This record gives sequence, C-alpha cells and structure tokens, in this order.
Amino acid sequence: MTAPAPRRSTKQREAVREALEASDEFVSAQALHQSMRAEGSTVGLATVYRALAALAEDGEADALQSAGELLYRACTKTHHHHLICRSCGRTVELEAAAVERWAGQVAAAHGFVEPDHVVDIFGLCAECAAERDARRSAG
Amino acid sequence: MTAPAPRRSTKQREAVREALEASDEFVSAQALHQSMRAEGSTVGLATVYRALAALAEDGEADALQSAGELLYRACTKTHHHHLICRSCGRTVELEAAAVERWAGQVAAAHGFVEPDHVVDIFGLCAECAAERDARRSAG
DNA sequence: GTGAAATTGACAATCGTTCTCAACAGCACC
DNA sequence: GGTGCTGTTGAGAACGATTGTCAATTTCAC
Ligand SMILES: [Zn+2]
Ligand SMILES: [Zn+2]
Ligand SMILES: [Zn+2]
Ligand SMILES: [Zn+2]
Repeated sequence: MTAPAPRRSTKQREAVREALEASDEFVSAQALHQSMRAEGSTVGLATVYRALAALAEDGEADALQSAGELLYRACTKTHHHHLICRSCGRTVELEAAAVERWAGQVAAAHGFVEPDHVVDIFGLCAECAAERDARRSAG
Repeated sequence: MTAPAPRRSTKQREAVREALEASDEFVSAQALHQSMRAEGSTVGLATVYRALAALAEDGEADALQSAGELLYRACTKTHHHHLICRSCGRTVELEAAAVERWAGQVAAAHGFVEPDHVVDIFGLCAECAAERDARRSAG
C-alpha cells in the first residue's frame, strides 16, 4: 500500500538523533540546530527539520505544538503523554490507560473511527514556581 | 494585577462574532475572513485576527491548533474538550470530569502548579468514513 | 459636542517551516 | 575498489500564517 519509506543512514541524521537525546526537554528544530552549531556541528537547518520529522515519523521522537511551534523530544517508544513545565520545559512522561480508554469510547460512541488524540498537561514545576514566588515577594 | 483590558464594542468585532457563531465547525482566521468577504463584509484580515484573539481571551470562543494553524469556534462557556472530524471538521463538545480530575491530580503529584491542559480527540466521523470506504471500493 | 484613547485597514515585516536544486554520499552490485 | 542509481544535503529562496506599523477613524465618558 504505502511505500516502505527507504531511509539511508547518514552522519547528519545520527548527529541530530544524538543531539536530541542529549536534551531531556522538548526543543524546537531551530533551538536544536543552534545548540548543534554551538558544539561545532555544520549540519544545515533544513536537515535538522527533515531529521526531526523522520524521527517523529519513525516513532523515535514525540512531537507537540506549543505556542505555534513544533517541539520534539526523544521519548520512550510506548504511547504516552506529557506533563510539561511552561517555564523551563522540564518534562514528565505520563501513562494514562484510563484516558486512552475514555478517548476510544467517546469516539466510538459518536461514530468516529480511527481516533487519535492530543493530551498534554502544562504547568509550572515546583522549582520554577518557587523561583517566581521569590521574585514576586522581593518585588 | 492584570490590567482590566478595556474593550470597545465595534461593528467589526460584532460582525466577526456573528460570523463565527454562524459556523459550527472550527475555522481559521483566514477562512472566516474569506467567508465574511463573500457575504459582502469589508472587515480587514488583521481585524479578524484581532477579534478572534479577543473572543478567545474573553472565553467566548475556543481555540486549538491543528496542522500548524489556529482554529476558532464559538463554544459553550463551560470548560470542555472536543471530538473533531479530521476530514469535514464536524465537532462534538465533550465534558469529562474524570479527565479534569486526572489532569489536576497528575500535575499535583509531580509538584506542578497552575496546571492547564490540552485534550482533543481527532477522528473520521461516520459520514466521512462511509464516503471514504465507498471511494475505496470503487477504486 | 469634545477629546483622549482604542480600533481599524492596508501594507510591510516577521516567524517557523518547506521547497528547490545542484553537489554529494550511501549502498547494492559487480 | 569501481559504478550507478537514488536518497540526502546545504544554502537560499519561497511560502503561509500571523503580527507589527501607522495614519485615519470611531467609540465613549465627560
Ligand atoms: Zn514523550
Ligand atoms: Zn494517549
Ligand atoms: Zn466528517
Ligand atoms: Zn479539561
């Protein structure tokens, strides 16, 4: 049906994969490109975009949209969701079987097929909250 | 704390509100602007963007990101989520107290405060699925 | 009505992302 | 170790969605 998507292994793709794995937060293509440049890599921006899209397609990275831009993160392979700090990007992976079940049931109940879902929680992590409160009371 | 956000009532904003309410699917600013133009309205595109952002901020519209663009829809005022057809945009509003509770608990358990969440289900509605299957078997 | 301040519309500018295309590199086969 | 086919790369242009700019206009409290 769908072409098996041939994929050649290259230095650049590997470099992007490593850079992504080195960060444990969600990062944008632009940010990743910059940090790679800072480490001496000469990989082009377009290649970073392409590599990240490929990783996401192959299930080696999770992607989510926040504030209008696409963010990527190297993640465990099993389906899961995220709890993300708005301020520092710190991420916790979440498993939520109950939510999966709910999503499937709700879709079926309304006659929808091939359901997919977006479930993400954003907040301020303890550290960032403490930091902000300190700044607040200081004025 | 936060400025009370003065807001003057104008023909244009009202026109955008009405156009949005006339559509029961999620629409982009561009699409709404075009359909308003088609009805003879002369409201500018930038104004449509500004009006939609204001409506969302005031809780009179829900916003979500899909395929890189912001979509808006006039919604009930109480907090809820959506089940959306990927093909025709048909939308069902969902209430899910259990999901709200889960999101709050998970955030608290990890020390996150001021939790916010994105929960949307995408799928193919019965009609669109039937249509696609018909086309498929026809070949 | 008057005037301060918000709003508008046309347009330019910006932002993230994708496209284009010639040069290059992985890989299967000899 | 070549050779050739084809996927990949990098630089820059192109793109589409959104936001900024600014003079002209409109709202609204007085
Ligand atoms: Zn993940
Ligand atoms: Zn899930
Ligand atoms: Zn549909
Ligand atoms: Zn909710």
